[in-house]
Amino acid sequence: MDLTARVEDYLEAVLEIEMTGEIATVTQIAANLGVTKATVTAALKRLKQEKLLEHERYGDVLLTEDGRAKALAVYRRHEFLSDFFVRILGFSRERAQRVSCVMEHEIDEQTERRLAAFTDALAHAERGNEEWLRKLQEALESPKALPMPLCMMPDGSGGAIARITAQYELRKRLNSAGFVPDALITDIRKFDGAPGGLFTFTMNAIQIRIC
Amino acid sequence: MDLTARVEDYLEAVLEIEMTGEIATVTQIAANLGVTKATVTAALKRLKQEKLLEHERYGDVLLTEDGRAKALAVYRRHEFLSDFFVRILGFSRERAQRVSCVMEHEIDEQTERRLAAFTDALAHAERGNEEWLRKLQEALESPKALPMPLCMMPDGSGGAIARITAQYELRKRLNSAGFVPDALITDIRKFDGAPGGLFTFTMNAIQIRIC
DNA sequence: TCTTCTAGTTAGAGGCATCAAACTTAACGG
DNA sequence: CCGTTAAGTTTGATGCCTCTAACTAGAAGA
Repeated sequence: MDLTARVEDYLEAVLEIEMTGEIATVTQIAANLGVTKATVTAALKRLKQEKLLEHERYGDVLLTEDGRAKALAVYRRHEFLSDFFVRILGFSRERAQRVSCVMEHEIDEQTERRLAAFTDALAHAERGNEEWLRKLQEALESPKALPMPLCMMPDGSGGAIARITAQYELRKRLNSAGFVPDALITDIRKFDGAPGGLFTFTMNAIQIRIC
Repeated sequence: MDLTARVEDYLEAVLEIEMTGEIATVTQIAANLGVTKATVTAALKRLKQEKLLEHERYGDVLLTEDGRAKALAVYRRHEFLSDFFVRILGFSRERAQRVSCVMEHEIDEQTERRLAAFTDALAHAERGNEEWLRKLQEALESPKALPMPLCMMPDGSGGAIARITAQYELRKRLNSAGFVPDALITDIRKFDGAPGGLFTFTMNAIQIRIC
């Protein structure tokens, strides 16, 4: 009873065309999704079988009650995500669009609520807005190498600690051992060649061995 | 030259098994991805064709240089996203995992940098951390109805404004017209029945008509 | 009315991803 | 050395999604 992402795309496309006040046509849907008309016809047949829309040969494309509800749900998620990416994370509209197109099919209500709560908290928390924006700008303008898991670093390489993903007890232990963001590590070496497993490196001029 | 999401999944699965120090087997990969062994064999054939791994009949599964690089890229993105969702957005580990599994195939470097910058900015901005957490908690504990685009509201319905997605000039105009978060709207009605188009509603006891 | 053009449809194909069921290897224990 | 067993493979099938190429229905104009 779960729709494929593609089916949701077709539903959404029809809804979006309807929202302009017109009745959806095969050609419009095709243009909207960047596929051929033949593909749309085929898709429409599947959608009709699922009772998500009505469509007679050479006839109009009309959403059913059920189809409209599903389309609306997808559309809402899309809008929500797009807005989140633009307003909260500062994405460009195009980028937000691209990311939302994928996520709209996957995000569930729980996740959406989480995101909304985060937005709210961010909006209500009194923080120096200018300061915040300046920091964000700064962070964007100083391009760093993208972080890489320690166990994946090539032999002999090094770098600065970006983040510590461990939690609870282990996090504390690592922390008190000097594993903090920006700490420098050099001369990473694996023992057995394989990724993972035992390896050594130097931090603050101290040789460390962990597994 | 672009890999399908599924191909990336297989690559990642192999890498993850390697990271435990073992050599990947068909059975392990199958268990890892929740598919049958037959499916894995078929996938391996495709992957081999793309020169992403080596695999002889009944032989070991070994990543090529290229395959390893690709796998690593996916793995890194996965870790990054997962960490972002847990640490920044406060998701549970399972939920973060689920969301990352989807996004890891779509996110590009630009987006990743954006997210990283956001994280940095958030970490460095001096805001009352306890206050922040309290707000987040509060926002999570007061479940609201999920927001819905105004043009999609059923006839006669109403609600509070959650967000305004318009930008620039239009945003300002709406703002000065009283469209602000939490403003109450009632008696939404469309003129032509179709979604979109002209409609009316009441806000602050004033009847408004927009299109 | 007849022609022509566009929108839409079919037919036929291929690739990906998956499965169940039947089969083949390789390896291990006796 | 042989039998059993677990791991891996093949076969044959399905469904989705897509395409190109050839066809058809319907509408609009001459």
